[in-house]
Amino acid sequence: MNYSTSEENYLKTIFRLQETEAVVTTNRLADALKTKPASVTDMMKKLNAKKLLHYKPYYGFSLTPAGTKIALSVIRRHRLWEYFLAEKLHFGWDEVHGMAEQLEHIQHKKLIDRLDEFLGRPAFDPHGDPIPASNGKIKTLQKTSLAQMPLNQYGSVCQVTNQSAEMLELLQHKKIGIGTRLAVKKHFHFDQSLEIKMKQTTITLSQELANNIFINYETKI
Amino acid sequence: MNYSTSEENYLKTIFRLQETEAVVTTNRLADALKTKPASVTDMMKKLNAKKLLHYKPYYGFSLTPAGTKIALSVIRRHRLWEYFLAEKLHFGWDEVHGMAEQLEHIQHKKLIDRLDEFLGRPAFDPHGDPIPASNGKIKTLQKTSLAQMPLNQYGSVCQVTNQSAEMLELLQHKKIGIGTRLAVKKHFHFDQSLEIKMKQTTITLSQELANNIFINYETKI
DNA sequence: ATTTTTTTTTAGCTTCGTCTAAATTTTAAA
DNA sequence: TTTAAAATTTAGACGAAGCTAAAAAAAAAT
Repeated sequence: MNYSTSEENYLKTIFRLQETEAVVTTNRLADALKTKPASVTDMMKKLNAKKLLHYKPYYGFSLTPAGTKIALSVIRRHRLWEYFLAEKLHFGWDEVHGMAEQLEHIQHKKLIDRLDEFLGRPAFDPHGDPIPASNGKIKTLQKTSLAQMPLNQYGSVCQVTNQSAEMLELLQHKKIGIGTRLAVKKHFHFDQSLEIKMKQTTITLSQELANNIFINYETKI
Repeated sequence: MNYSTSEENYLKTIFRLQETEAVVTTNRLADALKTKPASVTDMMKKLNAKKLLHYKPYYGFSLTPAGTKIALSVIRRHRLWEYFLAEKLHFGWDEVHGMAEQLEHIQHKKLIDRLDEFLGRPAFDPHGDPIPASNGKIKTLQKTSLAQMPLNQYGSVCQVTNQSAEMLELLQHKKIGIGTRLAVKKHFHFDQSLEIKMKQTTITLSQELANNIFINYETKI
């Protein structure tokens, strides 16, 4: 499957925004892409139809695994070209971004893999950002209990252990389920309770609960 | 000025066809670009409006100096990337063309000049075709008398020496003037006369006449 | 619990590059 | 030289990706 430059740019930007925002919203994305909200809505419908993201009107969107895979491959291309421009053509780290924005849309897996090899399979681009692996797999997908999440890092609930009726009741009341996106905002050392930011609200959870909620998130390691 | 990928492809292809055809025609170009004649006509109107080519409805087209300059810069980019792909990424000469078709449309003069430098300012691409110079100037534009033209090489009449009335009368009768495109098809050794192919017709000229007609053409040296 | 403000979506229009089908012009043939 | 065939252009349409302005929904404020 091949995607247009535009589609790739949307996916890439959503991925980037997802790292620090619970759910990406129309205005936020329009802003990041320097386009208008109406254009974003149009594209969201298209990408949703292609099952590259979850889109509920008025709610926001987040990438599906398929969408994430594409976003990562665009980012891989971008960062490898940046590395090439800086390392081989001696451009400054501040000059490479614009050129890489164009080069990243050349879809030719073999080309990118050969480039990777030629460059010595670098792990980081000139800005220090990690370069995703060749296989398109998310080497950077982390899974930890909510209690161990780094602060301000957004992720999605992927598993709940100890499924007692009492706990499920509590989760239902707090509106937490598989797929819910959230981030830990604060750790209170007094009782190890956590302040959790969700799309609209901020809630507090006990450590006991947090230990049983597992989160998937993409990190830069 | 920046041109779209489409515009660049049309210009590049016209340039290529001009090397071996008197005047590029709609069907021929549609064929080369794998598009339809109607699409070609549309684009010709646009490029004509931008003064990148001469276009007379139903007659065909040829590049203006401005159009030639752009075509050459696209070809420069194409061939430098081909060289890079073959020399640095170890692709076979038969694999590089498709990738270069995409890379060639990245318009960033500094990038291309740095690439050129990085590659050691190569003169020929992996197919043996010459790489146009950085300044966009036509290093490859040759000027010779018609009598000395290589066979089957098309070019345009650019000068006529010895402008006697008799000679001008003859030229007028043969419908040859400044800008006329033609190629030498045969040399008859018996009397050094030449068989000349023009757009519709084939004529014969004496050596005396051919010595006084000068031609500009783009060659691969 | 309304009302106001903000956000998001819809509707309709624009440009670019393409297409098909019909009309026109040029070239070739009878 | 009139007719038939081929090449070219015009007319009208479409899909992508964008825009503006108006409508609708959600969130915030009174």
